Amino acid sequence: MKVLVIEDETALLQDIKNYLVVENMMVETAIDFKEAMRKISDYNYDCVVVDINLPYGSGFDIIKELKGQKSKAGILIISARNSLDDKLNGLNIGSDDYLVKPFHLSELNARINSIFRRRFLEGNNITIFNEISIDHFAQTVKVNSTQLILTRKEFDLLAYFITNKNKVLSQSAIVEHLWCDEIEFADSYKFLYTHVRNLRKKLQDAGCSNYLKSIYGIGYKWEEK
Amino acid sequence: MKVLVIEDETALLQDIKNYLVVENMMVETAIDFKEAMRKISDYNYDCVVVDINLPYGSGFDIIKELKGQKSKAGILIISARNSLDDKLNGLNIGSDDYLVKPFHLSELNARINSIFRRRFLEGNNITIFNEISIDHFAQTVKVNSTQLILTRKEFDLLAYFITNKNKVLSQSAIVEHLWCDEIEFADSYKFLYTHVRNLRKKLQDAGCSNYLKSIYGIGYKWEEK
DNA sequence: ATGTTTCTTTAATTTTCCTTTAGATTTTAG
DNA sequence: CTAAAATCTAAAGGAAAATTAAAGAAACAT
Repeated sequence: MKVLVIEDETALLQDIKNYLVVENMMVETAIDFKEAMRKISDYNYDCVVVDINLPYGSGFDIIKELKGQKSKAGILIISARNSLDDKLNGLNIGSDDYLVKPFHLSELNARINSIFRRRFLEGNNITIFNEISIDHFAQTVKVNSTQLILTRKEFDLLAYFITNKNKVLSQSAIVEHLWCDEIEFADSYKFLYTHVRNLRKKLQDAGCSNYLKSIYGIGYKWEEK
Repeated sequence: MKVLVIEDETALLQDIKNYLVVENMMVETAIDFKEAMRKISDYNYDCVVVDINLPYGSGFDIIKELKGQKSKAGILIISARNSLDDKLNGLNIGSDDYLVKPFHLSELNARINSIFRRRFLEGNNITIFNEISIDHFAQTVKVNSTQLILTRKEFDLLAYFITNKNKVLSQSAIVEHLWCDEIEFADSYKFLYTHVRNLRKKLQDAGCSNYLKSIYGIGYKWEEK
C-alpha cells in the first residue's frame, strides 16, 4: 500500500508519516505543489492524502492532475474547515473523502483503509500474465493455478516487472520504487541481485518460462515473448 | 542522456559529476556563467542542472537564455534555500524542478531521471529510419520489428548516426559525443573501429541495408538512399 | 526470550563488454 | 604503380557487471 501525503506543515507531515509507517504503509511525502506533481507523475500511488493550501499551487490542481492521468489512486483531502467548505460545495471535485483539521491520526488511518477497501472491492485487483496471476490485494501469486510463496520484496519485484512488461527498468528505478526513500543509497544495489535471483529461482522451480532478462549496465526487462 | 552541470563550488561539482557518470549519464560541467553560456550555445543537452549564484552572472539568466533558444533541455535548479525562496515565488521561472542544498546525490539523480521520463513521455521517444526503429527511453532497437540486441556503445553510436543522417561525422566528433571528456584523448580512435564493426555486423546479420559509409580521412556518414 | 523468516552483506565465480593488439586490406598521394 | 596512411578484421586481455551461494543481521511471530 503506497501512500503519498502532501502537506506543508512539516511537523504534521512527519507525524502522519510516522503513524502510517507503523500501520504498515509505504509512505512518501511532499511539502509543496511542485514536489507533489513530480512524485505523482513518477509513481503510482494507491492513495494520495492532500492538503488544499500549498505553496506554489492548490491541492485541487493536484487532484485534477491525478484525474487527468486516469490515476486509480484514492484521494483523501485534509484541510482546515474554512478553506474547505465554500469550495467543496461548489465544485464536484473527485475526491473519495475529506477530513477536517485538526483530526486524530487514527481517524486518518481508518479513512485511508476504508479507501483501500472500497478500491479493491470494486476495482480489478488481479493482473494476469500468461501462466502467472497476481492478486495485488491478497498479495499472492499463482503459476498455472498453483500458489507460489513469495516474500514481500519478491512479490513487489514481480508485480513491478509485470506491470511494466517490455520496458527496460533501471536498477535505480527499481530500487527507488521498492524501497522508496528508505534507503540512503549508497553506491551499490547488490541486495537487488539477491532478490532477483531468489525470485527467478522460485519462478523456475514453479515451471515458469524465463521472462526476466538482464540488460547489462542498465537493469532488467520482463519480456513478453 | 547528456547533462550539463553548472556549479561554482568545484568540489561539489566534481562529486555530482562522478555520481552521475556512474549512473550512465554523459556529464559536462561549467564552473561559471560564461563557460555555461558557451557550452549551452555549442551543444544540445537533455538536461541542465544549474546553481543560481554564479560568478559573472545569475543562473536565472542561463535559464532565460535556454528558453530564448527554444532549447528542449529539462532544467533543474539547485540552490541554497534563502536565495531561492524570494525569487522563485515571484517569477514563474520555467524550470522543471528545483532542489535545495544540501541534497543527497541520489536525490539529484532521481530528479534528473524524472525530468528525462517526463520529457520522453510527452515528446517523441522513438526515432524511425526505414526498417530501423530506436526507442531512446527503453534503449532498444528493432529492425523490421524484431529486436536487435546492442551494447551500450553500439546503441549510442547507432542513435548518433541516425539522428545525424546524411551528415558527415568526424571521428573526433563521434568520440567526443560518445565518450564526452572521459577520454584523455589521445592519438588514436582505434577503439571506434571495433565498435563500428560490431554495429555493422549486427545490423547486417539482422538483414539491414548498408547505410553506414566510411569517409576516408574524416569519419562516417549514415546515408539515406 | 527463542526460533523462524526475511533482508542484507560478503566473497567467489561467471559473464559481458570495452579496449588493445596485430596483421590484413583498402584508399590516397606521389 | 608503389609506398604510406587509414581503415577493417579477428582475436585476446582486462575491467566492470551480474550471477551465485552462503553467512550475518534484522524483523517477525510464537
